[in-house]
Amino acid sequence: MIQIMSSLFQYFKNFNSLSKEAEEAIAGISNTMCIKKNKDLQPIGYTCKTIYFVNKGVARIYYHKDAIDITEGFYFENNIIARVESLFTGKPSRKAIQILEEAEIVAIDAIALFKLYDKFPEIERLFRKIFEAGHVDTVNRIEGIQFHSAEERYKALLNEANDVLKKVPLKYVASYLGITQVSLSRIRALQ
Amino acid sequence: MIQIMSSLFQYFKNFNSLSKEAEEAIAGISNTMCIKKNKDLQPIGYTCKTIYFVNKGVARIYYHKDAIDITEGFYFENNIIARVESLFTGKPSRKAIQILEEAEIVAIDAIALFKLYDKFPEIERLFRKIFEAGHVDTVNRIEGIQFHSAEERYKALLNEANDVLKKVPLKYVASYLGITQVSLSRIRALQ
DNA sequence: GTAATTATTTATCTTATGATAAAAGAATAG
DNA sequence: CTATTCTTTTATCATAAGATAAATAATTAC
Repeated sequence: MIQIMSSLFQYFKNFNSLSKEAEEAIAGISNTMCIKKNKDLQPIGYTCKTIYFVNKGVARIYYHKDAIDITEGFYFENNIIARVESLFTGKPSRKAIQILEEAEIVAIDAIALFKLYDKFPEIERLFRKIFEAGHVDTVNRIEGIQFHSAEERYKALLNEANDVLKKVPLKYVASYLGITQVSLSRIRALQ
Repeated sequence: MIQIMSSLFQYFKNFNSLSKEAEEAIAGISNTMCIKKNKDLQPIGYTCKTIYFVNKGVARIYYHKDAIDITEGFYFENNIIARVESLFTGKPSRKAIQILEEAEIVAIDAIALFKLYDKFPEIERLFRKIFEAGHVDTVNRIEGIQFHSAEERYKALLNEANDVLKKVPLKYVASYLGITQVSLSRIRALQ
């Protein structure tokens, strides 16, 4: 527990350093957990009220479109996961978070966190910056999806996250890339 | 000037109400301007240091990929424009902001704004919420790009922003939809 | 108002990806 | 260890969108 939390605080330092009191306040609204492979951390249909930190393991966000499973994104060690389209709007999420490889997680109560923002502007700033970085990633991803062929996207993913492709079922990678599994298999056969 | 600023403050109220002092502080770092059609408000290659509010008119963010002009997004009356991938990282932007229809704009000095965050947590909160909303839009857009056909995307755009297609050259719409202009023309011929 | 430029459509041909089915390979349960 | 289930690949055919070229239409400049 203590070790996981200190990884989280270390991660925070990349964005905004916190006072001891602020760290303690966050610790007070956080739980650590170990989750087994293939478990859903959060199911579809509920409003996102938790922000997760992946200390160890792999997770993905997915949803269903016409009964087909689609991976929105993969999340690895030392990253925050949240379904922002629900967290920031208060609307139920059509997306779920699933653990793909046994994971060590910190769950931060988002409702309690938002209350801490009033008392600790430094915490509000921290999460503003964390989500700004996520926002930038999302904007950059649009470019990738919109103007590269499936093959280019696959190669780019290989480059930036070779590990992904070793740890994660290819059917999930295919929908992440916006193609069918059959297409991905065809592309892989070319290499 | 006064009228434009009050539209801006009205827009702010959708996210977070400000004290009179906070409004005055923002007014102190803002300029209003009228920009002619086809002018670049911000050129490619410079770091984004201004946040714009479109009071009247239409703008787009665009960039070049392999010497082809690509529209990242359209921005209409009563909206904020910023190249977040530069604003939040401090890196030069590969994107430009262009006015497509004579526009009345408020330009907010972003560097000065970020300094105001220390004195006015309410301003930090306001812009956190504004950009959170932008973040949600971006996440939702990925879904649209990734899992709908060009025809579906075109129809969706017709639905949500019919005006766009009346005011904006179709070549810009095509790249926004992620297709060539010839494809867009073909799709339009089907309707 | 005419010429020049720019935007849009139409046509043809090519290609990447989808849909479907089936085979091969890997993981899991008992 | 074997049977069952799940994942990945291979094959075939259909189709949406790209590339290129040329024709038409609309804007803009003079």
